[in-house]
Amino acid sequence: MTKNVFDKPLVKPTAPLIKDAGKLVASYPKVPITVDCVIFGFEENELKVLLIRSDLEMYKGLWSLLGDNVKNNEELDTAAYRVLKERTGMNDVYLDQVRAFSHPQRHPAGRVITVAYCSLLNIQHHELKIYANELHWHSFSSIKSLAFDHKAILDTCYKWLQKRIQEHPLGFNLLPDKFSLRELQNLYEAILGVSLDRRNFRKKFASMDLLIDVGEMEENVPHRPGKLYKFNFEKYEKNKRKWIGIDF
Amino acid sequence: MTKNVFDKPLVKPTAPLIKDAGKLVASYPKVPITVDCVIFGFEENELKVLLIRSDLEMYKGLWSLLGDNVKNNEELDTAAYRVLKERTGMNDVYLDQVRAFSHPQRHPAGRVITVAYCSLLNIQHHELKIYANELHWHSFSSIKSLAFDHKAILDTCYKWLQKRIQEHPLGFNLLPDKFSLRELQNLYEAILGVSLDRRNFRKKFASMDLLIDVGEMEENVPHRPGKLYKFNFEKYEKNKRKWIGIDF
DNA sequence: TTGAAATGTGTACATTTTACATAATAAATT
DNA sequence: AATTTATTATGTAAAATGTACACATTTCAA
Repeated sequence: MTKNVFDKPLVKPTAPLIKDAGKLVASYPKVPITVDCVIFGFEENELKVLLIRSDLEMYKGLWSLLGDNVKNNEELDTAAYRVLKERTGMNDVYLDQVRAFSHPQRHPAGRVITVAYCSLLNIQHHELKIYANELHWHSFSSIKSLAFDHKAILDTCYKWLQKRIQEHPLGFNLLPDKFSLRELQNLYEAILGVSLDRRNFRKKFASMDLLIDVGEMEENVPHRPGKLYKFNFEKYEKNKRKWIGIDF
Repeated sequence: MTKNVFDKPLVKPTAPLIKDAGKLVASYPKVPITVDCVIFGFEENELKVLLIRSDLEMYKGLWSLLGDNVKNNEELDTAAYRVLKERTGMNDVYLDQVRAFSHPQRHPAGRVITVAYCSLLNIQHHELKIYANELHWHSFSSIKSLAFDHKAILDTCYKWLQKRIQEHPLGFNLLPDKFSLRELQNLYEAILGVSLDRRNFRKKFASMDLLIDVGEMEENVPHRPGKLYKFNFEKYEKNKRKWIGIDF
């Protein structure tokens, strides 16, 4: 048996119950919390990320993710949503928590813990408003460095998206309401970084039976227009099946 | 076009750069942060969870997850690992961050944000030490309520585990170093809540070619003993392939 | 010695994935 | 008006994978 360094329990079995939880919590170190949103878009067959010029002197010239501190009694989700609304003007945007980043030196001003969110939206959506000229859509692949640890956060969210898009129907949030199968395939190819067989891709989605033919065609394409589809979220939600399949 | 409530950018395009980031961060609300570990074990063909009796008067009689506040300049991962070591005496335990929970009323003493971790360990491991009699392994399915929002955290981690175990080789952390195929199958059946075909299950793992026959047999089983295997983590890490497969 | 309980293995069938080619359509060009 | 270009739309055969299912073997316990 290996020698064990913890020879005593740290919590005494008979410790008295704590009556004043407030006092206990007051003794905890307190940390400024932020949320950072990785806002993805899709345009010209490229995955894009919405970035803002850093407003910190020391990061002059660098871009950073859109974030803000979390207010008193504000949920993390709410904070992330608030950032999104403030920056894009959009409601009903896809948003999901990815993970917390806590390296003690991740913020130059001292300890700040941030929770990363991934957001997907349609760049062409008519409600999208990028007011400030400090905001800009960058092609994901061109982003080499960012302020703070935002490059690491971005990469984590990208991998998260790559995985997630294969198992959940969130890619549609990057497309217009009505889209062609080619647009959908371009999206998957761009995010996964592979090229897919067109016929098999179509067959796959046809077999899922989750696309609604809206009876319209593409317009203003310099070739034969394709049919337009909507994703049937309702049907998807109703039939969501639990996957069993061991594979690694 | 819908009327938009945000008529002005919140960041002025020409806002001067911030020189004193420290001052800025000092203005952020600060929040006590904790980590909570969902520590899973597997015994008698049941998924177990290590819980501690709540030390809060108001939660008297209720159990809670193992957690602690995050120290100054301590990484979240480090804090979670510290909790694990303190409670179990074990090193090299599987641990992964799941997500942050931030409901303003989740802690009775006021706002505390917690980051949930999922940990998997072998209950029979000889270094495992459950000293305090306030600590106890509970069968997952018997847990109906917990202190704080820990039931919700537990359920989130359970779903996370169900999904994760199908795509990554982490289940082995719940078993002894050497295990039989039956033990492995029991583990999957217990966690996924399904029953699997024994022959197909074996064939599946045989085709992965990631189990090493250690040339030993089970002992002290009241029937024909099965072969013992180890998981070939090395080979797995080397051959980790990127999965492409759209399915939802 | 026998019975109980579980191990270990193989095959046929169904389903899914993959690779691949041709005809039709619309727009742009001549 | 005819031709070229780009892309849509579709089907089939082969391979791989998943599923359902049965029997002989081994060890322990009685």
